[in-house]
Amino acid sequence: MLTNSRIAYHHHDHKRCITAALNRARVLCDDRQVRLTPIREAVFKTIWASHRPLGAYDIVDQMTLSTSPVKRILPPTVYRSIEFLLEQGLIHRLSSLNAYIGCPFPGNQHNDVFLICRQCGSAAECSAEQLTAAVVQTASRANFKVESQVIEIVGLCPECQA
Amino acid sequence: MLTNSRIAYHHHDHKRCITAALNRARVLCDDRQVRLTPIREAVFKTIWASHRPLGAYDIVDQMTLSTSPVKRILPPTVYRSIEFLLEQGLIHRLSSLNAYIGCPFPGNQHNDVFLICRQCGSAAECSAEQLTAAVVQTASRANFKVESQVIEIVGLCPECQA
DNA sequence: ATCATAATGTTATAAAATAACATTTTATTT
DNA sequence: AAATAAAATGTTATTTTATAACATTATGAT
Repeated sequence: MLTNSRIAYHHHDHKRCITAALNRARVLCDDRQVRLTPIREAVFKTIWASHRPLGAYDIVDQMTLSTSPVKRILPPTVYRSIEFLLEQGLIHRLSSLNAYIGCPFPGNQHNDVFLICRQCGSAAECSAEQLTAAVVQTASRANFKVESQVIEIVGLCPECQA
Repeated sequence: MLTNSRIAYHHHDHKRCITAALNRARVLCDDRQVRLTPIREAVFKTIWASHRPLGAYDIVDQMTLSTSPVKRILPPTVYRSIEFLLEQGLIHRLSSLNAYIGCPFPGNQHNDVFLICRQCGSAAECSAEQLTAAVVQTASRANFKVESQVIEIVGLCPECQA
């Protein structure tokens, strides 16, 4: 089971998460001959600022703040970058939150399950074949052919249980 | 496994679904001493008009059309009924679609999984303990304590595969 | 250098959801 | 039954989320 849950909820050097994510993104875009432009990269870094999913307008606000002196980044710009990053599988959308989060292992097979802590707001991603198998099996009993899945679990992360 | 998938995707006498749902709702509200007012009932019936999830503004439009002669039902009214019906477990929200669907077995234990057909738009609900067990197990490997789950599967229903 | 394509800037608007307060309806108390 | 409290609905305005449409700029290919 591929997961970043050992990191996401716990104290860690988050700068390393960011640089690692950025490196993966650059390599992946290079391979695919698509352009990780400065704006797209800035949106990506903003989303990766933490392990908490961020709404589109949170991204707009953050980017406007972090841009000197005051260059307003407008919603269409952010949405376009989001669209690109989603297409490339570099980020995910959590539909139960209308929010976006960086993918810790882009390019891999994805059987996405998100574990969202209602206390601290952090979300970890798991790629659990076992769970996907259960989904497919459940669906097959209804003769339903699975194409994609949205699995978002809300509860308490290990830190917030203590 | 409790499911309405044998009905939802297939040709059937949908009037019976509606009256059955309405009867269950009345009994349930009576038991709980909460009021299924005319407006709430109208919203409920509008949602139950088919097995396709309906957006809040679709409900507004439908109700405005079906009200004679032209009595505009406004969004807050609809949202308040939706809130009530959600609280009572009479409908569910599909967050991947921003839409609402009637619950075929309210009052029961709910381990909700929705199977949404991308072709015909119909959605069936399954209450699959097996799948919930897999969710809990996956989460437990991350020491995550599950409180609620959103599982929405998109694919092709049996009818639309043919 | 020229052209086509892609990306971004900009303005406006659509779509989804809720806040705030007025009014009406229903239930409760006297 | 009248008075009161509580719940539900009506109404206006606004917030939040997302996209359409078109202008401009940057990038890559010929």
